[in-house]
Amino acid sequence: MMQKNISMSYATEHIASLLRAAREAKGLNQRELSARSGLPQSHISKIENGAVDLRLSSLIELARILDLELTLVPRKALPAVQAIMRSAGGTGQ
Amino acid sequence: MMQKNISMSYATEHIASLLRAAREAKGLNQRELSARSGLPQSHISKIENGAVDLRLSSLIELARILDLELTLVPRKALPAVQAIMRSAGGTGQ
DNA sequence: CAATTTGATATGCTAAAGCATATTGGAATT
DNA sequence: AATTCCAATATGCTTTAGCATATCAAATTG
Repeated sequence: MMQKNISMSYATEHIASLLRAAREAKGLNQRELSARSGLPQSHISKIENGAVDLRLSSLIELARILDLELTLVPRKALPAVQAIMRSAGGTGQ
Repeated sequence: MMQKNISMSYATEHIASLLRAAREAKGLNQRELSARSGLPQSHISKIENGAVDLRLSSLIELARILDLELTLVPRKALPAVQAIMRSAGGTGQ
């Protein structure tokens, strides 16, 4: 089951919590997200708790449903990008 | 081996090609990236060709080495974010 | 040409994601 | 108290990422 809790990096948990926040912001519960994504509710629970190291396809699929886009941002452009996301509202980063 | 080539989504292949571009922009070959990341060169090749559905931890690790940050951008903020990345240079999106 | 470099592939194996299903515990509602 | 809703968790099973290692083909270079 992946060792309980330890050994999951910050970045991974960060993504996980963003997914949960975005789901809740859309007023969906895990079962509804499950129905739309095809992923079992049990698995969504694990993902949101950072209890699994999910695959890219799963992440992209969840993001798509939650109106999020997965992007790779050059580190030097990161502050500007974060500023935009703060002002443009939406699901805060 | 994951069905040859088909059935890999656009978004996944997009991420894959961004990784390759970022690696080349840094002047690294796959073996060097392998040494830094701990992932086998053979696996990096598969990743860049979209031949595997990689795990989030692998993606984050590669991104970190390539000075990229994985972010979830609200779809409505996406155009502004892309504009920033274009102007801020770096590895174009 | 021979040697080196680089990326793509192949094989065998292990660990873990992911699926399906069921159950549990807590919170809210009636 | 009983029912409903939700997230978390458990079990058993299948699929696949990922590792280690080796090889191959195509460029590139001496």
